[in-house]
Formats: sequence, C-alpha cells, structure tokens
Amino acid sequence: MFKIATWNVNSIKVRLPHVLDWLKKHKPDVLALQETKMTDELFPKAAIEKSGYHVAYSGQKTYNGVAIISRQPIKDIVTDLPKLDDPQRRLLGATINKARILNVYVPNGESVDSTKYQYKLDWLKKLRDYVKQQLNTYSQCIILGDFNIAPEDRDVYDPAAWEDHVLVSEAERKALREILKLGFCDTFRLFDQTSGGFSWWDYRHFAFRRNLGLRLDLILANKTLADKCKRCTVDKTPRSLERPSDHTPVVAEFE
DNA sequence: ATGGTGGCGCGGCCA
Repeated sequence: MFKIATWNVNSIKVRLPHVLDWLKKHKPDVLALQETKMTDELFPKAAIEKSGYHVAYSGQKTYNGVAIISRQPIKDIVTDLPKLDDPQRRLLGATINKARILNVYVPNGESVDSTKYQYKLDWLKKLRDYVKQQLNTYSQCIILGDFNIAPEDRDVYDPAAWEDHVLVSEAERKALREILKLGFCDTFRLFDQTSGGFSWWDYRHFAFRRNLGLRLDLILANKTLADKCKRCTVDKTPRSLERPSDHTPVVAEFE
C-alpha cells in the first residue's frame, strides 16, 4: 500500500505540531504541504526528519511555499514551471520510487476581474504543458495540492451563491479539465459521488461548524495509478483542532 | 453587511 496526502497548512511555523501529530497518527508515505510561508533556511527540517521522513521544500517569506515529506528518498526535484519566470514558490516536482509527484499551490486568483485571475489561468496553462511533457518520461504521475478550484457544483456548499465567482468560475474549471484530459482522474470522485466532501472552510462566519466549505484540495492520478487507487478521503479532524489551518488533509491510498 | 477571520509582522497584503 502507498498512502499519499495533501494539506494546505497556512504557515508551517504555526502548524508544525499539527503536522507532526498527523504524520505519527496516519503514517503516510508522502505528505505534500502548501502555504508553508517560510524561507528554506528556516524550514523545520530536523523536526520532520526526526519523525522518520525525508523532506524537500521550496519556500518564500510570508506567502506561498510548498514542501514534500516522504518515507522514501526524494529525487529529481523541480521548483519552477518551464516558460514561467515567477518568484512565487508554488510548485514542487519530485520522483519518489518510480512515481512522479507534482505538488501544486495554484494561485487563488482573488476575483474574476483581477489581474491575479489572469495569472491563475496562465499558471494553469503552463502547468498543463509541463504535465504533458512529464508524461513522456514517467508512466506513474500524481498531481496533488491546493488547486484553488472547486471542480463541479457538488464541490460547493451553495453553488448558486458562488456562480461565476473565483474558485468556481467556468474558465478555471475548464483549465482544470484540460489537465484531467491528459489522462488523470480526480481520485476522490472514484469513490464518492456526494456533495459535502469539502476540504476548505473560511475562517469567518463559523463556516466549518456550519459545513460551508469547498473541495479545493485534490489528488489527481494518471490512469495507470488510478486503476490501483483503493480509497480517497478527506480527514476533517485537524480542522477542528485549536488554531487550525483553514484547509484539512485529503488522503489517497494505492495498492 | 464593501463586512467578517487568520498569518505575517507591525501597516497592509493575501487568502
């Protein structure tokens, strides 16, 4: 069995105790983190290695930042998308065993009329091109992370209220579908066709307590791996802890 | 409700 998870931690400094507890409890083979918000020099490498894991990271001060925690060695690390000159640390590609792992923190986009929304769409197009290229080299590929896109209306607590808003708008959903069309499955939907399997809840308005959430955190597996996927679930437990991240882990298991 | 909460870091940006 191979267990892989993704978690937007919204500051590794604040959430390190949650992450270490979660590793101990769930023993994943791989955990991809987003929004670490920390430069590489300050990353808590020793604490994670002490838990029996390897770790790779690409961070920056205050914003963004991604990391991969893995039982097995992390090889062939990539931190930038081709043809995108960008200081924002949003991608960490690595090979673990024979699988290519792409950990992504997709831009939020702010609002559909923002220049940040155009940046988001451009970023997704560049990601798609990169993924297509990676498939020429690797037969096993997983793209996981905070996509900042709810793929369908059933991934939104109130689709009518969110219609045409950033995180659910058609253009960004289409950009995600263009990646899926390369031959990927949204592993959560291999098993669960219901609404309510959310992975993010706003800190405001008691949104978690009221389950006013979105499913933004995805684990995409190419067909070869999707055939071996046995389970994909959202672990809501960390969202109910003291001082939680606004996102909670999503976990997939492969035979 | 042009608000609300949280992280960073100490004013204002970002989500």
